[in-house]
Amino acid sequence: MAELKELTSREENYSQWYNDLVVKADLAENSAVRGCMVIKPYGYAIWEKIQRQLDDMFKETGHVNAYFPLFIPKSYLSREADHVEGFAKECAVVTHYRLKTNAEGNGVVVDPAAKLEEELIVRPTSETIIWSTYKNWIHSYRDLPILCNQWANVVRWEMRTRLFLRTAEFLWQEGHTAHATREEALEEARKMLDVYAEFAEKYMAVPVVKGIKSPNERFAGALETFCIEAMMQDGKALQAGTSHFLGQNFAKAFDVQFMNKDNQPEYVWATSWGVSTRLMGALIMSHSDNNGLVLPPKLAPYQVVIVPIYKNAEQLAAITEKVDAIRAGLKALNISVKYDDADNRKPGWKFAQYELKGVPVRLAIGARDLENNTIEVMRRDTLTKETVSIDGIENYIKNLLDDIQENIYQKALKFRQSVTREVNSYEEFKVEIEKGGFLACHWDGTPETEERIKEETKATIRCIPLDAPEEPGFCMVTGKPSKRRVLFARSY
RNA sequence: CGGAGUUUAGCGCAGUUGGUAGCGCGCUACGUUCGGGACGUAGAGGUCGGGCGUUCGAGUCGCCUAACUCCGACCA
Repeated sequence: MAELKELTSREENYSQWYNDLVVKADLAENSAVRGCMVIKPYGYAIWEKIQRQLDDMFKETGHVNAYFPLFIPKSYLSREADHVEGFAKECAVVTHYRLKTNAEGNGVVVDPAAKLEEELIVRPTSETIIWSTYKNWIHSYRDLPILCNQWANVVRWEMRTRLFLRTAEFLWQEGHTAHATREEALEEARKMLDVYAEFAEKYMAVPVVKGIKSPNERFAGALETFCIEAMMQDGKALQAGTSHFLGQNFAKAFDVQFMNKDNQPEYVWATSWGVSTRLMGALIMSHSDNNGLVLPPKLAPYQVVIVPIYKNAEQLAAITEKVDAIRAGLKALNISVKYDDADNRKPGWKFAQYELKGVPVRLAIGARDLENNTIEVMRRDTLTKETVSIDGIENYIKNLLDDIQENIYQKALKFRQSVTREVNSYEEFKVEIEKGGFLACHWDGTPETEERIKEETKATIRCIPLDAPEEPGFCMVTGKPSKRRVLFARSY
């Protein structure tokens, strides 16, 4: 593990840092399948925490879960012109449904006789299959709204993959809603953006900027894409979630109409919104340090780990008795605890291991503590230790967990603020973009200018912040008038 | 898909002019240890990514192929 520290303290290659860290932190590894990942149990436990919390928030906002097919007939995908153009280049295609024994030797080959008449696409997203289904569900304004979410996996055959941030297969949730009016759909898209932002900030402790995507960055088939953008420790931005106002594009493509109160047919208004296992990448890259992960207490698979320090079985028994009482007390306060009394590892090894895993609070208790009725408490975010009395330890830890949650959020927020600045000339922009972070600049609103900036600097408009104040100015590239600043950054 | 690199034990790696396959960590057993990644002794573990070739002989040389990593291109 010394090599990990050496590795992670190198700053010249953050991607390498990141990949090695997550692998060694036992969260995920690359699988033998191109661009896919194996999420190990500890990593999956974090994902389950994310899922559970988001699912609760979806339910609170009136949504229900459903499930739609993995395979999409090729013809469905091509019904909406922009949509197919956006995804066609990254689809996995199923062409056959059977293998047979290789007549010329060992192994199996694709059976040419089993060729599908129409190829099936492994879903890159489910708008098309869902809207072809909604057509049958929607006839009247009384059938609306439909507020469905599905937890699923999707496949996007990216040319270049990056663990957690852009894997060929990833887990996500996708909400697909149908509404009677434009206003209601727009409100839904905005509402879900707020849900995502609240989740990111309150649970992941990752501050995000809520905004609107420029036309260049808009979802294929959407009229408006809302997003939350996070800032990673290496100065690159990460799109952490999106919520799309789809207008009537999919309703028209799949001919989904309803009879309104006046008995007139109308096309349905739609939204879709999603977050993925990329959130785990955001979590890791926002908070981790050279000792490994730092997890926010609200998403840690276990919030507290207790390590006993003992010389023999009698000592362990005495410690365990004391620990059992503490565990019961913590459990009563809904705090999850792991007691690691494994005999085959030394305390020092365990300390290092749980730091790597990002467990928010570590308690160590030994013979010395039994005598003094104390316990050693270490918080992962600051790596500071103190010895406190066992009396009232439960409430002490409850408060400490809240403090850690708040502290890592504030730390991430301060970092983001420190790398966010206003830039007024394109010359200055070219210099500043090399340093990373968000640059708030004036832009003339044209795709051409954005494209030019991207080509010359690799920076894109991350979003037009929703709370950006009106501030008349002039585009830093063309000098044309601009109403407000937009956020530029290099991104993952 | 272009450029570069990698592929040898569970993990990380070495392997020189082609000549019996190595190191560290981990693993197993025993003992001593245990408050920040312990130590000793003895062990187990490999058709060197795959294929074809050159050669008396290939981890090493040649060709082909696959996968992975990084940089591009691409990308909600």
